[in-house]
Amino acid sequence: MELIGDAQAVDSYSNLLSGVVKLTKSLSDGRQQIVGLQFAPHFLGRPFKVESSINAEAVTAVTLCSFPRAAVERMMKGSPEFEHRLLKQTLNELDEAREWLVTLGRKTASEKVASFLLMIARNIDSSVDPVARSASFDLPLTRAEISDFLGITNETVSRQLTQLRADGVIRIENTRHVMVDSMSRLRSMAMPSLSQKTDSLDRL
Amino acid sequence: MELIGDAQAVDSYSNLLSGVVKLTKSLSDGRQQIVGLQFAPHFLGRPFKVESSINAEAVTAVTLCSFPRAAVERMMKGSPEFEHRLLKQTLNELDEAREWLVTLGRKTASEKVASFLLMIARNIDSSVDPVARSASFDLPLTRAEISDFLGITNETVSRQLTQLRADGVIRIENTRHVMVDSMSRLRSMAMPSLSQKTDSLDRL
DNA sequence: CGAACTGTTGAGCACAGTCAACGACTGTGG
DNA sequence: CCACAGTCGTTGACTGTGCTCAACAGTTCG
Repeated sequence: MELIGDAQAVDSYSNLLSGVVKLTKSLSDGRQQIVGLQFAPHFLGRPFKVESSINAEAVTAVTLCSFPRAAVERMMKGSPEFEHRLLKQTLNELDEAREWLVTLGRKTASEKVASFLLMIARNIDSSVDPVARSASFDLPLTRAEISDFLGITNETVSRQLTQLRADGVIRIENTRHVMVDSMSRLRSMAMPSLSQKTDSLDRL
Repeated sequence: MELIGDAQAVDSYSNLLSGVVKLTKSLSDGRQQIVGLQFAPHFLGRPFKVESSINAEAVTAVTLCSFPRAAVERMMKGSPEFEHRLLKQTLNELDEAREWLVTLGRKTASEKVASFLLMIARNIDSSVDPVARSASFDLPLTRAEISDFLGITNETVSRQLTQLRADGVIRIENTRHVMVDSMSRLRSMAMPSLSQKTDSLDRL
């Protein structure tokens, strides 16, 4: 929650060394949507564009390593290797964004919350990446932030978490620490198993 | 609607020379979400990844210029210029995806439909890019596809279009051709004016 | 202590989903 | 040629998920 770095962070570029940053967009009437969550280590900044209309905000304690905009853009011109890595990261972010488009557009509230917990577990507790049976982690976001991430209200988030607790899928301590007792159940709740059609591209 | 190219289009890379392609993701129970619409000219293909779990499908007549995967990846290694342009395109796609995250997560059905019409007008009728008073174009998508794009049902899409017609904002001919009589009204319906907070990054 | 913030829970309602019927059009085969 | 099935779009009636409004408990901080 504490602030590190300064406001020039937008105009410059930074490496996120530790902590979690949220990217948000807002409508004028106050409705807000989190459009990206970045976990360390991650590169922050949007090359080739002045006006992004995206707000970046730290959600946990954060350490940054910032560079002036000009320096980074010079570096990008000189080093194809740097641009290559930036491209890879951007492609990954695009994949993640598209995954969330499915979640926001087509999943129910309980599926959204389950998907969110899985995503957090994957990124925070990096040890249990594979097909673990259980997991344990601290939520980096408040209920209100989770609701802005999932496109629902904080009341609905709270109710769905209560439901997961009642079903014995998770336990919660201090409203922030989550213990997943049954990852498999959580997974089956999150995704009615994403599938790709086999007959894709018939028309291409 | 007709099919051009073939199934190897996924494994290879292509330039989309004309027409419109949709990128979709599906859940196993049939729910589907369009995660991207690409208008010509556009580069198709996902470098550095085997498994994308995204389906690409033509929604109009399409002409492609395809290259074998290996050739393009060799080219990318050799030419920083090529990779540079690919990075720019990817960043733009990421911006669009994030814009749609707000639409899917936080807008009402009527706002979604209005936003969709504006987006199509911007991409199809490329002449009236700026602040035009009216516009006219053919929808590249069916009602069902629009609903998969907006994360709502086709019935709701149909009702919202009827409503826009009743309000005198648009006229429709043959279910496909849309004439926007009042772009300003359409704009005000689409976005309770996107705004960025001024105090962003206080915590960064 | 009171104020502010976060999280939980309840009661009622509304927006969008579901289910169903129908018209217009298209292509198919008897 | 026409009957038929299939797709697409529209509209109506009803329902349910998730939103709104509200009260309340637990913490933190001045």
